[in-house]
Amino acid sequence: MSGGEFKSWQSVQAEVLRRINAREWKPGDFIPNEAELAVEFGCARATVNRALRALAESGLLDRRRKAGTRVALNPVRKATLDIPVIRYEIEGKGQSYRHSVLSRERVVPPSGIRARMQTETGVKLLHLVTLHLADGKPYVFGDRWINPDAVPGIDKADLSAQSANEWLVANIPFEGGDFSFSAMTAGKREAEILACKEGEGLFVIERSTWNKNHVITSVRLTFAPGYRMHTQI
Amino acid sequence: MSGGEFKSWQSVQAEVLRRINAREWKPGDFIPNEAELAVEFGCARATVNRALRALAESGLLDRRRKAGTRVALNPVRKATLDIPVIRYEIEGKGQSYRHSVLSRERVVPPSGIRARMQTETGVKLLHLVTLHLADGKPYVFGDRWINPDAVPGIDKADLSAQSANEWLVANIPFEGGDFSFSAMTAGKREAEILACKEGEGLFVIERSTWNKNHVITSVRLTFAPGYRMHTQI
DNA sequence: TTGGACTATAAGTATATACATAAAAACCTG
DNA sequence: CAGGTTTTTATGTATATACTTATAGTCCAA
Repeated sequence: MSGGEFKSWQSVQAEVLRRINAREWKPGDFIPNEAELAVEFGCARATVNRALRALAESGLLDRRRKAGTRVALNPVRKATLDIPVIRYEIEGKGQSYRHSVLSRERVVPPSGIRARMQTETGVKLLHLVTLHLADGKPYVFGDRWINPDAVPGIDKADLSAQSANEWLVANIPFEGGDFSFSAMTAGKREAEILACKEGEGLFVIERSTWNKNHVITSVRLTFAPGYRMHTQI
Repeated sequence: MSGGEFKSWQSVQAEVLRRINAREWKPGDFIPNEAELAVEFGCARATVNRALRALAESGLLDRRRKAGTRVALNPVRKATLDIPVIRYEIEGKGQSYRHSVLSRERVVPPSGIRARMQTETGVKLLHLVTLHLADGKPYVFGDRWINPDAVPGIDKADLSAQSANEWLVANIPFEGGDFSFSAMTAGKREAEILACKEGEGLFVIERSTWNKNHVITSVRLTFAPGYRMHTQI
């Protein structure tokens, strides 16, 4: 079999992919171990490891110590999608960006938000409603809650020059976040703010970010009709 | 500065993360090069490389040859999300899965589909409409086009036992795909099929997969109200 | 002043070697 | 034969070393 010279991990990866696609290695099959492949490909085991590790990360292989490496049965493909800063997204399309703060107040949040922000009953949070415009037209509006305890300096921040998201990203480190994507039906409020018809389907992103101690912020972004998010694998 | 012993790439990564979060290295800053960090951390350059490469992949660092490594100016733009096989998604929630084929026919596609499938005018494609049910309730319906030239054996495939997606994943290798996520407003047809009200906002995933030669299939999944996709970073 | 050639540099990669670790498989023992 | 212990094995990782490649920066000439 050998003969083929595979001197880079990319070429090893390509060859492995070829064999998977050609069904030489079928879903569920164990493939030869790293040492054997290294001999066959005429390269070091580390090189094979690099190639297989990358394929495992993308979900195409399952690897377990001692057990070995097998072609994934259900290639749960992992798509990586970019979470854009809205300004860059709009400017990237060659449109002009503007945003405005519709309201900003410190209030005790409703219980749903309180649960999500993991704060005590009665604690006031900063509630911020903003609208982002592309070429002057409503693009997305954000309903955001910020935990002031986790965000020193937020009270003095000028959030009309820089959006809350940009300010937070630039000033507050965070360790993790979660995102959810869904759809909603435009009610009266959404229709007014986004200048669309009541009853239209709207794309919604909700996201929370936290650091070790606190939930920092939780935001719900409701996009004007027609928005779509895109990615490749 | 040294003293600290960082003997695994994970610990190096953690320390780098700490410095970024502590603003010792600020967004936009160049950080020391691999060789210097290796000396400081008391480990091999390869170990530092592994740690920094992982951080770069997750979007937290920008790296360029010769120029060096800098802390990303606008971090966190990449979330990886799993594209599940619908059956596993439903069964994973402990619900029962069923699906049915609403229609299956070979027809000349409308021009929008023809463009997306990159086929010639007049070529017939397989058009498949299916409904997936969770615990007997409509969960998502799929409007799928398949290029029979790219999918040998599709005509003989029994797509009532195994869904088209599962059959394709198991039988037809593919090289790439693209996805888009959006929202739509339920019309009469969607309301009927998904047993929801006309005018509700519905979550939509569109995806095409291709291999070297052909677009294999293109599908539009319209989810029942309430669906949400979730991920973490 | 521009634009092409050169050079120095930092990341990127390959390799041999060694040891660590998880877990399947084989081996006990009561 | 159940249940625990040991062995074996494939992946996972660390390291020193050496070479490759992209490219920012410099230099020089038309």
